[in-house]
Amino acid sequence: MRPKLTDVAEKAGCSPTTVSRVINNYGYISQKTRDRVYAAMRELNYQPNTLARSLQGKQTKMIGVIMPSITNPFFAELVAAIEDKLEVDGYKMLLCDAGQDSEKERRYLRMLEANQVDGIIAGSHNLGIEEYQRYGLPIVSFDRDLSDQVPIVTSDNYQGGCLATQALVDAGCGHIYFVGNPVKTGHPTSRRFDGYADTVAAAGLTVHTARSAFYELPAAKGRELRELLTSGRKIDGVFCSDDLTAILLLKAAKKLGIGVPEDLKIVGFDGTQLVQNYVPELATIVQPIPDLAGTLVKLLYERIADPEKKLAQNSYLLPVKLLRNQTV
Amino acid sequence: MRPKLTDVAEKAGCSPTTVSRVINNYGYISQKTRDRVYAAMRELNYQPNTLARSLQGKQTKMIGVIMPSITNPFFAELVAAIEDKLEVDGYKMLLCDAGQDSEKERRYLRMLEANQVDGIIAGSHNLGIEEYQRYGLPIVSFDRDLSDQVPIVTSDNYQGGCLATQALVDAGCGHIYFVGNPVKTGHPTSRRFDGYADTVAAAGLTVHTARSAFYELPAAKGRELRELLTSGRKIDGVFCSDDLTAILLLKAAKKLGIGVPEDLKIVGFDGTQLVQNYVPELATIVQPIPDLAGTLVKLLYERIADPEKKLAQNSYLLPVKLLRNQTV
DNA sequence: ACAGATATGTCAATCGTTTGACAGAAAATA
DNA sequence: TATTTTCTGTCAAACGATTGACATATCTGT
Repeated sequence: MRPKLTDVAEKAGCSPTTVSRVINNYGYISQKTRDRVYAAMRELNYQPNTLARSLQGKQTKMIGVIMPSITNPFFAELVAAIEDKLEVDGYKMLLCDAGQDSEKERRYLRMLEANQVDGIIAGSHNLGIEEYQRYGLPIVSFDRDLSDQVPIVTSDNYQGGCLATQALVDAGCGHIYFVGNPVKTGHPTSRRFDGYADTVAAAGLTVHTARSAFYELPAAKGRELRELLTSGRKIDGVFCSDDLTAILLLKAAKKLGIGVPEDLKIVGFDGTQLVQNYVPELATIVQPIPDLAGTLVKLLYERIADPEKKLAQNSYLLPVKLLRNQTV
Repeated sequence: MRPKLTDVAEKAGCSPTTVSRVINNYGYISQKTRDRVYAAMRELNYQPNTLARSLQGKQTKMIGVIMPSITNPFFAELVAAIEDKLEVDGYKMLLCDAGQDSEKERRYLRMLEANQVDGIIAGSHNLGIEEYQRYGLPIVSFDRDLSDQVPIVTSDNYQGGCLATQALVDAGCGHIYFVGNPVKTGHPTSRRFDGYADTVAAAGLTVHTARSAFYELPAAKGRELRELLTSGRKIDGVFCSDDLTAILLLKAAKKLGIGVPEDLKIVGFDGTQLVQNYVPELATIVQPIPDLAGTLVKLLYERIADPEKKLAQNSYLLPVKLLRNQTV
């Protein structure tokens, strides 16, 4: 049997109330009693039952983190960074991989509510705004506008699009393509395209896009990219909306004997440690993953501390960096 | 205010007991009442408070998953697979990234106990066996012997080592190196080396190793590998104990103008989807991630259902597959 | 010696649910 | 009609903690 508070009290020779007071630092407690109680706790290897504490009104110290697929290195690193911050503050992470499945996301949302989590970090977006508003929980969102009441944290995708494209322009490209996810307008990541489009226009060049589905199989995507390169169109620069696509493009070019960067320059987006370490030649836009995680967590804490408090800002745009490498 | 059981009772015009009976399918309930209760629940958007239920004696339906760094694609895919299985059965996953930090792992272990998780899947191993035994929780282990009482699930690392090395031998290599983690004997992954060593010996060749730390920085590791290749030693085949190392080696060889597979053949280990998709030329040993996850989860369920039951097997060794590609 | 601060204890309510004991009513069966 | 079986309700105790009210005892310092 797991020891309980009364067992500790008995062992320490005091009342349950006193033990609770020690644990919660409440009321007057002499150092001597405090020591005796701690000794008893250690001896019995006592852990307060968090269920009981939370039921009584305390926080659960649990945060629900809803993300699409952590098998994507970017989300894996983001989740790892979030976990790291939360753990330091004694929070636990219920990880919810919602994938592309809105039913699953809905189930998870209900589940998180039933489990009385203190807050939610939402990075997966298969559901409408209303669904998120229904639950009166502190929420912060990554990469998506949910509502005025929900702060949103994103990288400065527009800036990233500009930086990437400008790098291609500066490198002398005259036929710059945008290759990436077919994003709905309004979605923050579509700002990458906007940055691209504006920069291309400012340079007096034309917009060319070859959009491919984010969740498409990589093999099919690779084939598509090879077709693009062999289509006879003039292409000397490509801004890919994510690094994984950029890697596929790089491979396609190599296979076709197209020199990178001589004949074709490439810039990706995301800049995970994984890609930086294992595809170090790829020029890319680096999202500030630790800062993103830090901001998400910090804002969530604020919401938890005071859910009613009006937000100073609704939107937090974090600067990105161009990592100039051999592919540009 | 969140609705509670009594609110549902009131709305449905029946007693709390009846509502509870409906929820728990307990005792006699007419279909009519059942329908009325469900209607009331839906109308109020009622979710039973899992804290209260669990406190009362029900399971928490929470599983602690302790892993080292999910930024490693292998663990990311393993965790994703585990999460997927658990969610189907209504379990939630508390993800604990213990990294290389034994203090953190200890904190997590205590925390999981305090949170009354139903069981633990342990894949991170910074702590001694005793620490795991102290907590009377159902545990299954990935890739490590904890004790007779804890079932262990692993890929057949020995078989993998053999397959990989044999592939190199068959391809005509005469100077085959083992490059990888400096693993302590006894650890399941050291069986990869054993398989390598036995196969090399059987072919009448000599064992050569160049071990490098798993958690070493990739840049340093890459440098080491380049040194290895330029050291003047005769090397025509390398079995890397993980794919990431294999990728670094591949890059080192390319940079040095060493032809792969003409001059140097390489086989890796892990075979994640990510690597298969984005480094498709790499020959590797594929760990059966979905099966590993399935087995871990299934065994954990059995332990939860009956913690006392003697284990049919203590160790589950899952077969691996050689993925023959251009690097061999 | 006495006020006030400090320390500890007892008791009971509370959090939201489950579940057993028991009673009584309605419905089904004999 | 009598007897089961089925349905629903009331009541209360539990789960393991927190916390407020209140009483009492032991220290301070003056």
